[in-house]
This record gives sequence, structure tokens and C-alpha cells, in this order.
Amino acid sequence: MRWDRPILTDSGGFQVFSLGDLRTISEEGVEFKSHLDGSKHFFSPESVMEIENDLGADIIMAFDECVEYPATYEYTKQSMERTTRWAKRCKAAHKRPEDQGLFGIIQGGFYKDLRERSAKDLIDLDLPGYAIGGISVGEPKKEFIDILQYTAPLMPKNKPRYLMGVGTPDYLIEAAIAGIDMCDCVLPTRIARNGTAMTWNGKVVVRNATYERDFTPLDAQCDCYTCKNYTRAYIRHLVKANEILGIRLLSIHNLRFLTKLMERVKIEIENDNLLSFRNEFYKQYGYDV
RNA sequence: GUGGGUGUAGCGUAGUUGGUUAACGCGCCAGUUUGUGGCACUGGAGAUCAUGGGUUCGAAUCCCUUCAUCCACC
Repeated sequence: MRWDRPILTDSGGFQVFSLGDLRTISEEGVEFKSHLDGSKHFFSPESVMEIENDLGADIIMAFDECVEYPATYEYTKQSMERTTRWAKRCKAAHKRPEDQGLFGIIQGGFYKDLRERSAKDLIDLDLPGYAIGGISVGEPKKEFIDILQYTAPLMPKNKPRYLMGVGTPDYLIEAAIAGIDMCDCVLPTRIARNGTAMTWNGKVVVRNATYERDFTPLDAQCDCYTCKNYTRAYIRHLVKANEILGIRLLSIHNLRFLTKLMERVKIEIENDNLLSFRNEFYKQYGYDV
């Protein structure tokens, strides 16, 4: 893998999650039924690796099942064991290990012994990085943090630790506290598309009427292109008018907000001050500590 | 000027053999969104049914007045 340029990931394009009747899981793989025309599409660890190799992303994820919340112990166990078997098959089918990092995904739902089992078995595969999957799927925040803090220390210290699907500022800070190195999420761009900005003072739903004549930037403390050039009122106008520029500007801002947040997190880690920063942030951002 | 049509929420419409809280889309207002497909999902507010009068137990619906608007003719 190369670490000297922006890293491209597969963006979770092959997750197996919450598709209900449109999805049939077997040991061999997963059959998806298109909701558009009913056509069937079969994915296996091998076929997914072939696609990932063709795409050429720097980081590619093993084909796994993200179990929904809540799930029984028995189902979670069987699913986790299958995900581990799939990871082995992915590794065997991976044709570009020299320039594409195949990460394993630790499953096990909200059962600690299953998390431990999953981590150990995947670490045995000696993959270049590991992810925590299957949390941030609708569970209470307490349970999220509990499993996060239990699982992260099980992961190799000398390899990237990736938490999948986390995007709110508070969860990102909690992830950093737990020892996570990287996250990815649809949230910043999804809420941008629906007219919402993340700021150092909490969410700003800029599409709301209260910003109609607000000629200040989305976030006064932000140094992004959007905040340096556009007002809330104008962005609101663009969003309301269905003008693509509006959600582009919001996406630019939200992504910058998160990278800025992580820059700050790194500084606080160096200063050994992350926990008090978390508390300070919660107060300012509007969460209960 | 004559004949005919039309007037229902901000906009576009549905609803008339007269019968309980007048429907829908868009817009508007708000909430949701955590392993993305670009604009989604869930709620909510808003109409003295152009106007004045009449018939009737009861009128958006039937009759007349006025106004507005559209079409044709002059």
C-alpha cells in the first residue's frame, strides 16, 4: 500500500445490511434482488475481490455481514463465524496484495466474547488493517461506546484501526479516545444534501426559515471555501431553489469541519488532553456530558 | 357590445343526481438522517369554496346580482 497520497477506499460498496427480503445469505455468498426490476445479483467473497481488484482502491474491505441491531446471540455468532470464513476466502482471492490493503472486519454484534473471537481469528490472517463493523447501527450510545472501547484494544497496535460508519462529531471523538485511527461515513454529505451543516456550536439546519436573512457564514470559526465566500442566507436560497451548488457548498463545509475536528483531536492527543477536550466539546456543541 | 366558458389554500387542480371535520400535487413550516447515490423519509400549518342575495332542514354543488378572467363573434 502507498500512504503518500489520498487513500481511496471501497466506500463500503459491498456491505450486506438491512435489505430484508431482497437479500438471501448462504455460506457461498449473498443473492440480492433488485428492487427495480427483480433481477438477481450474486456476490461472493471471490466475486467481490475481483471487483475490488478491478476498481483498484488502496484499501478494500473483506466481504462481510453487518448484523442489524438487535440480534440474538446465536444469529450473531453464526454470522460472525461466517464473516471470518469469508475473510479467509477474500484473502485467498485477493490478487493485488502488494498495492491494495485488504482489511478484515471484526463482527460479533454486542456480545463481547464474540467480538474477541472475531478479532483473534481475523488477526491470525495477518491482514494489513482491521475494522470494527456492526456498531453504530441504531443502538443506544452507551452500548456503542461499550463495544467500541472493548473491541479497539483487541486490534493490532501497529496496524490501522478503522471504525466503519461513524460520522457525528461526538462519535468521532469517542472513537479517537478508544484508539481508532480512521472512520468513514455518509453522514456529512448526506445531511449536507438535506440542508444541514455541522458547526462548532452544533447542527445548523440552514434550510430553515430562520436563516433567510442571516448573512453570516455557516460557521464563523471555519476556514473552508464555503465559509470564506458564502452566507447562510445565500446557501439557504440555493438549497431551497434546488440548486446543486447549495449542497456542494454544504458538503465542502461539513467535510472540512470534520477534518478540522480531527486535526484538533490529534493536537489534544499530543497534549494528552483528549478527555477534557471531549467534555468541552460536548458542552459547546450541545450534548449532555 | 353579443354569445359561451371559468372563478375552490401561495400556485396548479379534484370534488356538483345538494348531506357529517372540502381532497391531491407543488410550495411553505419543522423533524429525521451515522458500512452514501443528487436531493430522500416523517410530520405540520394553511381555504369564511370570487362577491352579494335567494331556494332548502342542509349549498363548493341549484337560481339571480355584481366583479374578475378566458374564448369566439362584432
